[in-house]
Amino acid sequence: MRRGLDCERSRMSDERPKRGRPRSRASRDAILGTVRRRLLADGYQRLTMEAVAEEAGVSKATIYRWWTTKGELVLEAAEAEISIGPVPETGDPRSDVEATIDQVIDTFSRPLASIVIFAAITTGGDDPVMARSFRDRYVHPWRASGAAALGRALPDGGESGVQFLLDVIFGTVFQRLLVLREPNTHGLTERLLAVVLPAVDASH
Amino acid sequence: MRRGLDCERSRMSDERPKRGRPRSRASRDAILGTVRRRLLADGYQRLTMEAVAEEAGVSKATIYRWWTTKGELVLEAAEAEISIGPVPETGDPRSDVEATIDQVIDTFSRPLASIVIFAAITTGGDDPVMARSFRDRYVHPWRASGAAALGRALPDGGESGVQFLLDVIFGTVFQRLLVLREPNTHGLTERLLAVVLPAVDASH
DNA sequence: TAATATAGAAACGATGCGTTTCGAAATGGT
DNA sequence: ACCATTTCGAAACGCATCGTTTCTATATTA
Repeated sequence: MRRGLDCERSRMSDERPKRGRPRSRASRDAILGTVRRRLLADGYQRLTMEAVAEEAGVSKATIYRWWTTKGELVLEAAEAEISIGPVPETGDPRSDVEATIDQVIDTFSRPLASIVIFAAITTGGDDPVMARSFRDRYVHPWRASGAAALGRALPDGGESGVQFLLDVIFGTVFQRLLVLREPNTHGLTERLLAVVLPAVDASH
Repeated sequence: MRRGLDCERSRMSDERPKRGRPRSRASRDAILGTVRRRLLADGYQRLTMEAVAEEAGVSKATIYRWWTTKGELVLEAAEAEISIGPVPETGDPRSDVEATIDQVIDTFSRPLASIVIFAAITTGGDDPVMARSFRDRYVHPWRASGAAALGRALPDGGESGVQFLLDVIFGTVFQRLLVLREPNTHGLTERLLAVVLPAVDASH
């Protein structure tokens, strides 16, 4: 039976309650550190809450006290490694598009981030909260910023054309780095730039 | 303990043993039909062997007798809906590239095929046999054929450039139809053609 | 008829889930 | 100092599913 009017706030950054035993930062760090280790060693699917609790020297109840699902837990564990989001406007539209592409390539090249993002994208139906959280925090801001950059680089691209090009960028990088697990060689950025901005770069 | 020198062949198309009770086609059809129904209703992850056995009126032992993993089972259940593979050479390179693209779009637009393919691609580390089987049966022939078509359409494309363009096609369609689950609108084929064959179509 | 192979029923131990209960520890308010 | 509050760790719960095993019955061919 649910407690209902228990304390509902749970994120670390929230305000602390005025009284009572404070949250153990040692336990939190042990949990997130264990999650990172196990993710890198075994991957997302083989990560179990039981194993995290045991290796971190913590009880399962403590984990579920602060993270209600495995998805929340791993998203927070990888937070610092995910650098997908808005890109600044520099004045050079081509550079902005390049930065948009490089954000995805850089993040997808980090082992921990790639494991977590792959899980967030591919467990869509099974953990909708994780998928939505990932989209809202990272993908949507990236798309908005990238759409603006592409709009500046391709003034007559059209809105649906810009959305399509964002799918080309994200889908191609996802395919090469996360599905095929190919290293980032052969100038992926340059090739993608040439594909999405065909006529802009006539400098060679 | 494993039996070892038991009969190892298991696919329906293999030769039947000379003596003994023949395999029940009714059970096979009931199993595969149930798998298709449950996949469409609940998805791949929520499909359990126990539920299939119960709904098909069959014992679990019978299922595991013929399919050793869930991946094998669903790949066979969706076999008829997956039409990714070689495309014929028509003499018009642009048409061949278009056919290469349309194969992926058509297959990914079918509900059952899209569920199974999404599972095969995204459970890579957890069911390596399923992933490898899908790649060997469908993806590799498609890539070989598509690379040839792209090579004819882009004589100076270069091998790595052709592989990159195959990743653009597959990754973009995967992103739009399987990850974002957007319907196939806005002329996906035409847009992809324009992106991978920029200068060929100067007919407008 | 004998040998062979499949089918179904039922149970096994193992694993992980999410939850609950309990007692101990650590803080702030009074 | 004492109490209310909150977290922590340990342990156990019922549940689901896994892959396997055992047993008996059935179907087919040599």
